[in-house]
Amino acid sequence: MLDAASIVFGERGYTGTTTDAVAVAAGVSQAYIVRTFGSKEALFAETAGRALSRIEAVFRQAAAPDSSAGDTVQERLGRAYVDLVADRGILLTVMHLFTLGHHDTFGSLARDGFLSIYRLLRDEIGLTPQEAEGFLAKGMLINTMLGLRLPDVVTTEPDAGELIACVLEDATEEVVTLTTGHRPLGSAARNSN
Amino acid sequence: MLDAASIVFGERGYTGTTTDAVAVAAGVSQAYIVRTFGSKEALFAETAGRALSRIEAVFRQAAAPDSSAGDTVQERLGRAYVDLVADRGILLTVMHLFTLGHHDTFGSLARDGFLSIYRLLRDEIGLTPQEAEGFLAKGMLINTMLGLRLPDVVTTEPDAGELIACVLEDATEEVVTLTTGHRPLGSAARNSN
DNA sequence: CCTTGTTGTAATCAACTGAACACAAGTCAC
DNA sequence: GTGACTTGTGTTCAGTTGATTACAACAAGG
Repeated sequence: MLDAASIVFGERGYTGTTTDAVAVAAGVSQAYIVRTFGSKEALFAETAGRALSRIEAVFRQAAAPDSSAGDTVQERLGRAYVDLVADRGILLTVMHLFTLGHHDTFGSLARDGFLSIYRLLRDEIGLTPQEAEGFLAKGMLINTMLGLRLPDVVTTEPDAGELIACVLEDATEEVVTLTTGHRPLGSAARNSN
Repeated sequence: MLDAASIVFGERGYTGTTTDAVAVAAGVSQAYIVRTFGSKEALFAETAGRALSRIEAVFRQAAAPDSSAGDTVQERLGRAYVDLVADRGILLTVMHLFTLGHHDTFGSLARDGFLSIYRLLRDEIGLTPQEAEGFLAKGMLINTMLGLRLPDVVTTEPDAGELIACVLEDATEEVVTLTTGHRPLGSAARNSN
């Protein structure tokens, strides 16, 4: 049920999501959703909290240099971010949470979650504030492009493809395939050799 | 009325905004809002379109090197962005638009608007794709922090202040004052000399 | 058997919300 | 002054939505 909620909240945001839509996605009744979590607010709080925890866990794991040496922390963080993209819903749910700063209930939750990630990057992973800023900025740009569904139009909008490739570099194909299901432009020619 | 709509949509997003809330903010009746613009969808389309136009106009103006020489395009663009922050609602309305990629009506409007800004930076202002990416990323980070209302807690959360200062540098004080109305931490000591 | 608790649904309700309608007041042309 | 048009409001309505309640199926324990 939380998985379904994550996907639906990620697509439509908090106010745009009905408990019925989550119920349909989860394959249960709307009444059951509401009774299980108490309210729509509580459901979103739990969904968003889980998404934040997952992001932090993935970053923490990327910080541990247990993988084959030779790559920098930044590179490991970048690959970790691509893994997060695969988990459809998490990044977009958090992005929607970040637009709720004015909300009575979720405002502080959103700020705490954001600052918690910043502290994780700075204190545990050891990035400088400038490095953390750059990483966060790139992440916000990726989240925005995901919210725009820019990968969907990569075949019809060459500029979208250029920008995505510029941001994601080697991970472009993987992300486009993950988020659209179809084969990205030009990959066939490159792979068929 | 569009000014009021921009503020309200920027705070609560498209689905979170009622036509009545816009009407109250504009000082007219709800019926008048709906009849003037035809529908809530049309109102948001016009509000978001105006916000996009304003952003593009400000960037275009920053590109023209009519101001005193010696500063780079990047610096002029940065100052232009701070000007946009002052216009409460514009950046946040556009940010909400950018989360509507899945929407039947606004999805393509959002993608077109975003790509239009990218093309403006690249073709008219002459940034390389990498420079444009960096500028957009920083912009998305600023938008996110505005949506979080991070400047509001700058006095109680030192890390928020650090991050904001890291992103905005010289413009920190100006932005915090603009978005909160109160005096940012430490500005009194620095100004009272 | 029977009580208790869990899992789940159908039906219903009250509040909210976008939209429509009728109508009033003013303005302007002629 | 009178018909037409604009500006604007009060009222009402139908659809949506979060939440509640009553109820069914089922397992477990004693």
